[in-house]
Amino acid sequence: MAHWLMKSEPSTWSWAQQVEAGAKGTFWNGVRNHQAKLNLMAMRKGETAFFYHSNEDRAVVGIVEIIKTFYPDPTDESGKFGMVDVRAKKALVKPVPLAAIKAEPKLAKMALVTNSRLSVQPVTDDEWRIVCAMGGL
DNA sequence: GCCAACGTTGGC
DNA sequence: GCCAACGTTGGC
Repeated sequence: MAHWLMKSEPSTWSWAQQVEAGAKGTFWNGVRNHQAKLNLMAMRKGETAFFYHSNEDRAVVGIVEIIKTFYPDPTDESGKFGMVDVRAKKALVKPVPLAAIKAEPKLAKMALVTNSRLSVQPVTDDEWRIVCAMGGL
């Protein structure tokens, strides 16, 4: 199963809010980038993604599970973009800051490092394991 | 708050 | 179809 990383500004949508949304989860809307869209479309039910806080926090804080695959985003007037539904699965024991990811040579190829502006990114199995371990899981 | 990197738009 | 100008994202 593939792994992913999804970015959100805590001031817009935080991990705490995601946890509060509970088991029924929420939609992940607002993606307006084609590469991010392709990643959303490739997601399958039951796959997991890191929840990353951009800007204020700059850290991976938790893991969400995809509970509904790609469907149209009603807030997108162009009709081109879409979204998936996710629910909080597990919090990291301790958040993994961007600085720690950049300091780890094995993670030098993460999209988070090489393509920092992409808001929905694939994560390799190796990267997934390493970041989980760094987060205390 | 600044600015680099990137994506998108629009004139030609 | 190219490319300059502009807007946005996100790290610092």
